[in-house]
Amino acid sequence: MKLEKAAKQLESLGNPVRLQVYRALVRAGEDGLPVGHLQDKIGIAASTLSHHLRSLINTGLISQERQATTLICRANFQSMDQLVGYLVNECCLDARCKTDGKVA
Amino acid sequence: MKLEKAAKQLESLGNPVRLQVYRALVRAGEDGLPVGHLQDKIGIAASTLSHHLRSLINTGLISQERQATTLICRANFQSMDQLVGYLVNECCLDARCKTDGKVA
DNA sequence: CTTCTATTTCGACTATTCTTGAAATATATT
DNA sequence: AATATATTTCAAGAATAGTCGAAATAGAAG
Repeated sequence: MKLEKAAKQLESLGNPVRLQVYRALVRAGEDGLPVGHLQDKIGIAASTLSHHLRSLINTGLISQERQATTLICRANFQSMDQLVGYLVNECCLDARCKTDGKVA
Repeated sequence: MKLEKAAKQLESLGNPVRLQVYRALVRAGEDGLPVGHLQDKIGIAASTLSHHLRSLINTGLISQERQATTLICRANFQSMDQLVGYLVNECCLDARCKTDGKVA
C-alpha cells in the first residue's frame, strides 16, 4: 500500500463520526446496516451522514448496495486488513514492534 | 482505548506529512531522529514541521527529548500498539465479527 | 402517474487545518 | 556578554472539512 492511500484511509477513520460509523459496520458484519439505521444510532442530519459515508466509500473502507429504497452499508474488511498491514509492516518493519506476529 | 482518542490518533496519522514523519521515526527505532534531520528528509518549512510534530506529540504518538540544542523525536511504540489493538479488537479486524452485543 | 420512504446532492455558512516568514526561545561556544 | 545553531511560537492568509435545511433523485406501491 502506498503512503498516500494509507494516509487517506487513516484520515477518513480519524473523525469521530466516521469511526463510529465504521465500527458499527464492522460489528454488523457481512449483513451491514442501512443508512437510516446508522442515522438513528448516531443522531446527525441525514445530509451530514451522507457526506461522511462518501468519505469512507471514496477511500474504499466501506461499500454500499441498494436494496429497494434502502442503501445497505458494509465494511470492506480487506481494506482494513491492508491498512493495519501497512501500519504493522511498513511502519514497524525495522523496529521492535511487539504487535504479535502478523508479519507478511 | 476510547473512540475519541483513537480518532484523534488516526487523524494525526492521516496526513501525508505526519505519516511520513511517523514512519521515519518508527524506522529509526529507539535512537529517534533530530527535528532538523526530519526537515531535510521531508523538505518543508521548519515551522510547518513543528506544527505537525506538535500534533503527533499531542496525540501521544511520538515524544521529544532535548539533547543540547537539538530535539530528538521518537515514536511511541506503545501508543501504536494500542491504536492497532483498538482497530483489531474494538473494531474487529479479522471479519467474522463476533457480534456479542457490545454495540454502542 | 402520484405518492411515500430512503437517501443524496446542493448551497451556504462556520470551523478547523495547513502553510509560511518573522520573531522569540533555548542551549552551547567564544 | 555576544554570537551561532536548533527549534518553536506567533500572526495571518488560503485551503479544506463539517454542518445543516431544502430540494432533488431513486425505487416501491397504490
